[in-house]
Amino acid sequence: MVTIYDIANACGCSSSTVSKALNNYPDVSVKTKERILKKAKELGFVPNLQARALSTNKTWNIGVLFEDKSNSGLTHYFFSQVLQGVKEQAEEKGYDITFISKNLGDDEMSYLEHCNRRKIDGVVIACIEFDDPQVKELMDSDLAVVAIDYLSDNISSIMSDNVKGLYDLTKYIISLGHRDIMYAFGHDVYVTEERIRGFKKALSEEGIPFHEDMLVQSKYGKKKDNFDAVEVILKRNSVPTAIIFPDDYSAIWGINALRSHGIKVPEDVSVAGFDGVEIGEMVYPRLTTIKQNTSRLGKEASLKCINMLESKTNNNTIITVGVELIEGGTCKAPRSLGEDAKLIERMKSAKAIRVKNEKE
Amino acid sequence: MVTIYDIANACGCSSSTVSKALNNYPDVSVKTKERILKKAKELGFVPNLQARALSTNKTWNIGVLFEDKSNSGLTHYFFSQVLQGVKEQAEEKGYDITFISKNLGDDEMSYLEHCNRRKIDGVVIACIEFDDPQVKELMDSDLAVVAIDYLSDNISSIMSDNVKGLYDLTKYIISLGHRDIMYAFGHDVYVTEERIRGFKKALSEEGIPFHEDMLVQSKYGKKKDNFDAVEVILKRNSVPTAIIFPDDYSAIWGINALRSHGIKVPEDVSVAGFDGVEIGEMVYPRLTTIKQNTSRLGKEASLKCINMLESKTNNNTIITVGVELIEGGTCKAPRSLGEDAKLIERMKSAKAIRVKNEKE
DNA sequence: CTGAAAGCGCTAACAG
DNA sequence: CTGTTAGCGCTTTCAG
Repeated sequence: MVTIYDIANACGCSSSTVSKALNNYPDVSVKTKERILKKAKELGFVPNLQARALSTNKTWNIGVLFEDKSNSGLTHYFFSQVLQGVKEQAEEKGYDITFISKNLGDDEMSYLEHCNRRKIDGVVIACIEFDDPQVKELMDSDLAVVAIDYLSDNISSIMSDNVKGLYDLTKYIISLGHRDIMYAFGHDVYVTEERIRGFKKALSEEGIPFHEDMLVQSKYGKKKDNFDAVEVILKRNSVPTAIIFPDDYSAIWGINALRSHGIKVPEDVSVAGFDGVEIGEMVYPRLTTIKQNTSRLGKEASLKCINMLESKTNNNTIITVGVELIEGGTCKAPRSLGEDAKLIERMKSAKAIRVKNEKE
Repeated sequence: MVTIYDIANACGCSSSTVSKALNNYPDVSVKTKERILKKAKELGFVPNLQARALSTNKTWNIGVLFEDKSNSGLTHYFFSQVLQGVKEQAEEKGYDITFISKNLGDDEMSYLEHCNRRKIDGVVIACIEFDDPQVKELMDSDLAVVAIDYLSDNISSIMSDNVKGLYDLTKYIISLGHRDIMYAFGHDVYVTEERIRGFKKALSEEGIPFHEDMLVQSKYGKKKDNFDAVEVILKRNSVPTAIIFPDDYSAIWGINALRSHGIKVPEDVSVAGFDGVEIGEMVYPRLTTIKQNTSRLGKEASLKCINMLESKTNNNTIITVGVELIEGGTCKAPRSLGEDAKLIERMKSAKAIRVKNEKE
């Protein structure tokens, strides 16, 4: 491996001059600088970042914490798009990305310790387990921390406009004529609170009284949870005319669950999702949803993090990224009262078929 | 920041003894070792990996190259699953993952130089641009390189059983009664060659003569490409009874394209995908496809890479990961000759509608 | 068993 | 403008 000493020898100058030339310091004559640069190229010199980091205390590395309980973080379409945004922006600024995990080398350790060992410059967090004490520890540290969709002291946050998202969506559904709307909300996290706020706001503006049983929990993306949620919804006295799911995957699983009950979407029940990922475009009819600007969320987070650690901006900034209503084909005018009888009929026969299948 | 010197001072011993104690060297008395370990914990000592790497030349870092032209690598479901596998396995072994890119710090550079700067221990490549000279340079280097779905000298490869995948799928479709089958193949890469081999093998075994026009190109996952491919297919004299797409996304876009032509799946045309990603389960009817063991591909690659760089195994290993046929609902017996007339009728009226819409 | 000393490759005062 | 020197934090001989 060729070092700056090799270059210094070859050029007949000192290693510090080489270092200066390589790092574009002003106090090197143009001539020697050129000579050094040329020689460096000739010898195939590659700077050693470990060594540089040891003296500068900067690693050009930003950590990324994308962890959920199911450990499916990366395969979740929303996260993977955000990650892609983080990566692109970081690379453009010359930073590398390192995933933060709980083990490194032979030992287990906390997220923070992982960062400290690697001397990570800053961290972007986009995980739904924000109350994990380890995540808190990270946020309380003096690293440059940026969270996506979460607010806390001493960190910066990139927020998708969740309140507006559910507000717009609910308003839209109401505008189609619905009044019996259910919201199957997701995990108990900040984002969920925000969305419920948007939901209630829209209802109240339209003079529709809010009842607790307009809400049911349906965890993100899990097939079973969504099927269960639909079971709960169908146990009510009457079938709602519209259901909003916590994300697009859930919505599509939900549509499948409804279908298995003999319920047609959107004829019998309107359905909407949240996220605006590609899959919503691929189903027929196209899913009505709120599109989040995932790539932008990632890029903003990355940029903010880098700006913070280069101390070009203050901490504690909150950046909101807009959302957009996608009018697909899964929300239509509500079914008329007269159609209820037929619906109940279809549900019964669907049930009969299910029972029969189970017996076999 | 607390260093081994601080510990040494606090314990009244030398830094080298501390180092030895911390690294489980045998030549330290149990007593001093305990004392040192206790003190280290007490002081909140965190080893500095940069410093360690500088002397040991090992960074506990494996690089990951997941780049395609569209830069959508991470958001592609297949890749994101593979990546998740790589990550999980690496973390279990105590390694971190770093994405390899073409810039770092303020400069642009080759993939290899990126690795050298970071002193990356090994690399996992899963990108479809294998003939990029930079990728070649990386594979020719003396890093521990493992490629997924690509063969080359001096590297190890983890192969999904693509030949068998398309072979099994084609056999299955033939067993349903089809003889007029088209394969919309993907990018011009090794994987595609393999799949075409499997396709031909199945045909020949069943005594179905192969013609070049049974093949049409349809790049992975792009909406437009799949729609175009369908246009090409429909320009043939007769509509085939079955179409195999290069991946599940393509298949679903393809189904949409067919539908826009008034063609029903599977009644008029059977369709199959490849990959076995979640979305295939979410559409109705469920997509018939070949499921690749994506997570396993990632894990094997990661493990192999680590074993290589810890020189526990030889280079040049090829590991094949099996695939599985998923019998969904998009492949049925071929339509009867009598139905062709109706099909042509429907296609005509669909075309009329499309033309009308375009005019508006 | 323990410690002194050299070195990994680079940067950054400081003096010339 | 250039070079000397002293680190950055840790590992690793080698001598005691």
